[in-house]
Amino acid sequence: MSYDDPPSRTPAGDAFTALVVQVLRLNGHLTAAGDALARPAGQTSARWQVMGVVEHGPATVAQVARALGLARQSVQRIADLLEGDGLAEFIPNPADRRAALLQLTVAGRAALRTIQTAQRAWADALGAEIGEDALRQASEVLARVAEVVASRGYGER
Amino acid sequence: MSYDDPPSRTPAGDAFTALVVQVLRLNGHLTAAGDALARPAGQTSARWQVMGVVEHGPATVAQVARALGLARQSVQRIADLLEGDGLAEFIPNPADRRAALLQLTVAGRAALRTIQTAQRAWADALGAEIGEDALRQASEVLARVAEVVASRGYGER
DNA sequence: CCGCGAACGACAGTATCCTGTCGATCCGCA
DNA sequence: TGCGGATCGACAGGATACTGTCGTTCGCGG
Repeated sequence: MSYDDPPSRTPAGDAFTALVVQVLRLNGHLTAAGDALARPAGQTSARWQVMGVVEHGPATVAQVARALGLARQSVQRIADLLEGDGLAEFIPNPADRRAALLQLTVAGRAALRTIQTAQRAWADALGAEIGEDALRQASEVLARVAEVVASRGYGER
Repeated sequence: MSYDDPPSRTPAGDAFTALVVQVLRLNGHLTAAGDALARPAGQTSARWQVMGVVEHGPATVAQVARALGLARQSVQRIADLLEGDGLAEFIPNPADRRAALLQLTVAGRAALRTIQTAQRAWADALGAEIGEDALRQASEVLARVAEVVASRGYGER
């Protein structure tokens, strides 16, 4: 028996692993593309995502983090930067004295619109190239994977 | 016309955007799961990936970076850490004096085997839950998306 | 055979995300 | 009414990844 023969997986396990690899690689490309989309507005992918969440109404940092699937602290950092740049502001939250509500300013809305316009052209073009059906089916599979990974995680964590 | 009505996308553009969101969110979950998988061996997701590339033969840092779709410097950093931990070593490259070849040590192979064993059980279980066909189809779509995004990127970059 | 562009590693700087911990606040239940 | 668990923001620290620049080496074409 050779020293380095890898443990063999089932076909389904192989397929799962292959999908994981694809997701990890695609993440890099998508983040780069998102940064390029947001750059004309002087923003980044992360800031754009946070702005997108509070576009249709203020929310607390913790709520935004849950919506994006990120840690609270990551969003907090972005939110503070947005506030510093005058793109968003914190307003008192009557329902919770600790958690101020993050809200876009006029400048923030303008920046977001600039990004969204560019994103629309990009998404429409690439979406048409891949095909709506395939995209929706893949999306649905990824959602199931995310659910399973999140719920079962690894082993009995 | 309202101030904040978002630019509307085509259905395919919407589907594409939805897939992008799924990929970004899933990336976080998968990285976390990968770290959990690698932790018993005292490693991380990034180190494991680098070790996996050089498992079946030495390669230069630049080659590993290309294989993983990462920047050279990111891999270089991991490779240096692996060398520092005695899990990998650089050997002279007769074909290129600049680019040493990265190679696993015996300890590195042992660590990698530990991780692979855990990964196999994880991938088999989750793979069975999702279904091989769905996984392969989604994987194929993601590969096409990666190709299109990489080739066309954003606009005429 | 030589020179110049391409590829590589080294170094410095930046952005993003995570974990852990702490004190303040909130909320459900006794 | 009050107590204890849960949630929230603040702060500190660590891991990953990218860009840009520089000097070295490689290799192809004149």
